[in-house]
Amino acid sequence: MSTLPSTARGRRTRRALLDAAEAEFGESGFDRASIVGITRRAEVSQGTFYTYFPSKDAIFAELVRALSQRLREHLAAAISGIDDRLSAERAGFRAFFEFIGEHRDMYRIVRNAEFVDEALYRWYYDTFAKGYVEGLTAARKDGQIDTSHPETVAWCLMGIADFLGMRWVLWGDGPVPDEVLDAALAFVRTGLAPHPGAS
Amino acid sequence: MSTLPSTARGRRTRRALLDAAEAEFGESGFDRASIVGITRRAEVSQGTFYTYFPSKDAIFAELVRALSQRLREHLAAAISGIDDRLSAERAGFRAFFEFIGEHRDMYRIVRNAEFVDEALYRWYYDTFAKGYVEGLTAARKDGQIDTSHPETVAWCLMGIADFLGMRWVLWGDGPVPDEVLDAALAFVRTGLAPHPGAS
Amino acid sequence: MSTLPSTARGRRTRRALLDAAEAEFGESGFDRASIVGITRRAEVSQGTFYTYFPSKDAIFAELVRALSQRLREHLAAAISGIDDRLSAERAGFRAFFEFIGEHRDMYRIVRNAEFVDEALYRWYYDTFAKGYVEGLTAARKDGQIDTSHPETVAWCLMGIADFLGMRWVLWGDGPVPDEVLDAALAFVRTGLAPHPGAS
Amino acid sequence: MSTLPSTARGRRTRRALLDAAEAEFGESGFDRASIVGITRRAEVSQGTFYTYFPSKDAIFAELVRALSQRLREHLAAAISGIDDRLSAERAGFRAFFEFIGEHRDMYRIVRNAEFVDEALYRWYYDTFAKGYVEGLTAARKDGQIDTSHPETVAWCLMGIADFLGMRWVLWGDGPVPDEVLDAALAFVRTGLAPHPGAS
DNA sequence: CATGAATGAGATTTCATTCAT
DNA sequence: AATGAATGAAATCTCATTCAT
Repeated sequence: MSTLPSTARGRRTRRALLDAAEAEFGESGFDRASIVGITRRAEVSQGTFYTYFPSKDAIFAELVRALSQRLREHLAAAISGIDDRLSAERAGFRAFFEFIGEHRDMYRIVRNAEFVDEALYRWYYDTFAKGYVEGLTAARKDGQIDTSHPETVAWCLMGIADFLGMRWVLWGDGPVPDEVLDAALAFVRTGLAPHPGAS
Repeated sequence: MSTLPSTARGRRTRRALLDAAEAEFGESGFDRASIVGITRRAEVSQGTFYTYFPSKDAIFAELVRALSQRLREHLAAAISGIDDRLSAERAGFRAFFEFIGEHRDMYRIVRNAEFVDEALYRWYYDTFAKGYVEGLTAARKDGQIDTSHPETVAWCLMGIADFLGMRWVLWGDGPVPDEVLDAALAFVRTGLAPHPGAS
Repeated sequence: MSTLPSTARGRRTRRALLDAAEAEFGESGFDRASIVGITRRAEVSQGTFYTYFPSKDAIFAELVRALSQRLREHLAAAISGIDDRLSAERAGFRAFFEFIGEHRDMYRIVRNAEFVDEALYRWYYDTFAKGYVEGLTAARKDGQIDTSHPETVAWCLMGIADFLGMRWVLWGDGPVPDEVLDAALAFVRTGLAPHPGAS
Repeated sequence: MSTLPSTARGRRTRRALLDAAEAEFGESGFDRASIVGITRRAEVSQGTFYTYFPSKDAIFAELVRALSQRLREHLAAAISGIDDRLSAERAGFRAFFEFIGEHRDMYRIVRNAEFVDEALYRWYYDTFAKGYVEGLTAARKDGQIDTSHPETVAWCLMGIADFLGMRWVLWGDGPVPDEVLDAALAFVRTGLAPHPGAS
């Protein structure tokens, strides 16, 4: 990804630009965001941008990849050591809501990628799904969960997290209410069908 | 929205613009779509656009509202007369995939609304959710389904449909494979937990 | 100027357009005024405009000529029968302020003509000056006034009227205060030099 | 106004734009003047304009303020050291005609301000009038001139200068003829009334 | 006589990117 | 490394005018 800076000053500038870009893209979306806006936030001159990134697309792509990786690390850390799949789901959901609460811009940034760089957009979800499928497949082998098609379930779960996050994290103002998290996990565990002893 | 045409010719032109806009927005997203692009598709001159719509935003908003209504009508028709909630879900999912298969642009248009007119964007999902919640609440009264918080479940189901639609309708090239639909409905019915007799 | 209407309805429409144009040009200036604006005010459709006037320039020119003529008639009436030149000046100034108080748009319309149709603009002032010079020359012959170059004096007097009108009629909100009119006429009568018995 | 350039090259470009704008506005009036026209005259690209001025309005306003100041300085220099008020008037008129002869565009620019920025337009004349009134009031205290309302007289004199300038400088092709200047000053000195010994 | 639709030229403005210093 | 100046393409929108009905 473009020239990597060799001095400490350079590294600082580069980081400042990335942070500024996260804010700018998140606030305005890719197309309405401007390089001037980013450099103004980063408090450097317009020309400096091109010392570190070859184009607007490039910094955007780097941002999406970085966010994706940080999210996946955050989730991995949150569920590491949990053996029970349903507990892992609960922990994962919580961690996801936490992460996007701190990176509210993420929604807009990722969603914008659809028109900026479709391959990147798919990569983001595919990568995420792949990890998810692995976890589910392992749990199925253990007999912990039951599904004929783990990939489908992975996308279902991603959709759930995405929409709940949008509705209660992005549009709400605090953390996701407990009753929502509980109802969601009950749904994930036992679906809609009435069960004796379902929460 | 804006002046409605009084002659048949005018109505034809206005419709042509709306159709062109659906395609243009779907392909390029709101910001990259251009009025020139829309009028070129509609085979009218640039200025004609402004005879019918006061701005790019306005035609976009009208489009979202119209698509929202058509989708809801389509779904209502698909599940009307079905008493069993789970059968209704199946029919609803199918109809949803069908609709977006025919209006692939819709996805992208709605997702993009976030940056164009956030109120509209929320309205779209809120309106949809409201109808969903009603259906679920009724089913819960009948004892057909079990959940402590129908609103949460409505958003979960919307997320599922949305993500499956993205993955298999938008990115795929045919209808949603049966195994996906079956796995999804199994998940909706009984969740992840292993059940004797789950499909 | 363009087609003169033969029916009563036509004459009404034409007049409505002229009145609308006076208001529109006065409010917005020639370039910012629009045909749509004029036709909207006149409550006719856009196309109708061109039944009566061949162009925006044409209606503007007609307006300037009409206003010019009405102003000159108004002034002629005001001073007719007055033999004393200084009394005539007083009456003329009063009548001028009165007229522009009722046609406040006149300033902007005439001043705009400079860039729309310079010949028209000059014609307006030249025509006015010509009449003025005649009056002054006659008075000089009678020994009523004293000047070596009546044309210069005519332009001086026009400048005075114009600037006082702008300052006290256009920017003020009532009629020109008496003290202003008095001071102006004293100035016209005896200039700046101190005279025994000057008001 | 807006960003001031920090390099010599930038200062040159900014000045070129201002000069070009003076010519363009003077020739075509504010509304017909175009940014393209200005940049073409200044021999820079269209986009460069916006490096220095945020809008057409802004450069216009700056121009009017600068011209106003230059004119006032020019006049102040011309009458400085002259004690006799009537001699000062003569010198002032001369200097005024001289100035506008060199900045013929100025007239048209200021007159046009009425439609662009009325506050600016009034500010221009009010500022000018204020200085004039001070001079006249001082002369009245000295018994040099006689008027009951110096403000009125100031506006009369401004009107005279303006109209003579329009007629003989703007529409003429050389300097104001002596006979005109003489007749005007005679009028300013003794008005219309016949006086023994009036020139 | 009147209308509504259509046109296309032109205006302002924004912005990613390049370049000389 | 950093900067400010310059570029030019493209986008939205306005509007006088023409035309078919």
